[in-house]
Amino acid sequence: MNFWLFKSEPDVWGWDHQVAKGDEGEEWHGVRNYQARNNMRAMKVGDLGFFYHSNVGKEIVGIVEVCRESTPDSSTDDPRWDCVWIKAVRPLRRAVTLEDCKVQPGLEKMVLVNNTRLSVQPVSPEEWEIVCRMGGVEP
DNA sequence: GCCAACGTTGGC
DNA sequence: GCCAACGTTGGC
Repeated sequence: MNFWLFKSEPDVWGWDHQVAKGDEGEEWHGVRNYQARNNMRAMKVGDLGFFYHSNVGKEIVGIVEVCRESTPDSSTDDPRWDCVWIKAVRPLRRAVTLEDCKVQPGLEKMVLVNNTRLSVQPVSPEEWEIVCRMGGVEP
């Protein structure tokens, strides 16, 4: 079981949109970055991820689960790009902001803090646990 | 709105 | 294969 973090601009696709898709989930299309794509290719069904609102909010708002492994991205004909499907699992009781993460001991190496531009990124088990506790939910 | 960081493209 | 130019992301 691995942990991840998905960034999205809430104006375009936010947590509420994701929740509305229910257990069927939604294709995480539109990623055009090799590192992010490779991270998705490494995902397995059942892996968990944080759902992060970039630009507006700049906070982790919920937990998602990978519900379909990497398949061709339907938003392009370019065969280089594929993506997973994710479904909402539960919201955090308290959103965890980027600012919170920057000052939280144990999160110094979190990709979210150090690489602002990577939209799909790995989260270590230790980081997962810390952020869950900050968010008021069980890891 | 600005700009830093980073990724990609294409000329050489 | 290097690197300058350009484009994009996303925090501020």
